[in-house]
Amino acid sequence: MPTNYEQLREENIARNKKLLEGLMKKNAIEDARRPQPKRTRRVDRKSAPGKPKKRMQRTDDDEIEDPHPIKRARPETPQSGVRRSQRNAGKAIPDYQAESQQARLPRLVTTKVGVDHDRDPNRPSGKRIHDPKTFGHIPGIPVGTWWESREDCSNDAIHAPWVAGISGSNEGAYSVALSGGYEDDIDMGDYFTFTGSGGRALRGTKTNPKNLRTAPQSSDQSFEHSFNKALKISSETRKPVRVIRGFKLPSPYAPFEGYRYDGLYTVEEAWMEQGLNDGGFLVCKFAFRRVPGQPPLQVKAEGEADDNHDEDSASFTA
DNA sequence: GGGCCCGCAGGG
DNA sequence: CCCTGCGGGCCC
Repeated sequence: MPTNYEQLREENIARNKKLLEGLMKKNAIEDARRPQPKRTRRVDRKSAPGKPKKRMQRTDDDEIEDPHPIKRARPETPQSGVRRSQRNAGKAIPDYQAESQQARLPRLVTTKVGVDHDRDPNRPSGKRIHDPKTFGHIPGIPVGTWWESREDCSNDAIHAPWVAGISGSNEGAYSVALSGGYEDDIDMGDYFTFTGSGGRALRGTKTNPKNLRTAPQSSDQSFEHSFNKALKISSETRKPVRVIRGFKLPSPYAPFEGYRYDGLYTVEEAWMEQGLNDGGFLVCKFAFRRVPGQPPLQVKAEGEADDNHDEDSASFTA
């Protein structure tokens, strides 16, 4: 670990944060200049007296005009404060205080891997009914849909790869997964930075061969890499990219467990910088912006935020 | 907690 | 075919 690791970390985070804030400001100005879009929801009925509002205060579970209602989980609701570890996924959740919570909240759905979802009866178990290699939303999968595993998410055609964070082609990227693999990525919800793929020694070394699926950075990334190239193309075509957030992402916008579809984003910038890795290898970076007009992002409640960023006591390494 | 190693889907 | 990939299960 280089001695300037901490410094690089600070620099990267500060620079990327600044970049995102710049984008945010710029877009806010542009949006204000643009003619107001037509309202799709009627919010201007100024609470006529005696007429109770149809819709209660919006909660995380509210769905806006979703023609395909499905069962959704509430991954942000800790069950008795127990954070389920990955290896418990698939097993039943210990149901500690059943009634009190279930009266108010939808049950945390824990469909087993491989078992059919009840979300779409048309889909045979484990099979897709939609093509993940398309741009934009997938029919029947509203923003906010949650899965226990990447496999389930893949079956719903939101993000095809089970492991890889980017899915795309020479037409651009279809989807990305935010799983917290890069420490200096910043997630501000509507804006985030994202690191490309490649440059990892998945096969280990000659003397110590391995057969890994993920590994530490061991060489420079490049925009020649097809996935990174796809994202760069997306930054030029401005086609929307589906985004899922995973439980490992150290962010208030990450789900408490599993994976969640957070809607469409555009790639605003693509650049390279020294990555926060043991060796200072270059990485491809991208800045994303959430397409306006989508259901609000779900945010972790107070007290269940990830510890990762809470303590500034340089406890990032073990 | 960490290490190991696997199936799998997708791309070349 | 082979190789890759910010998963996931199992064992320690």
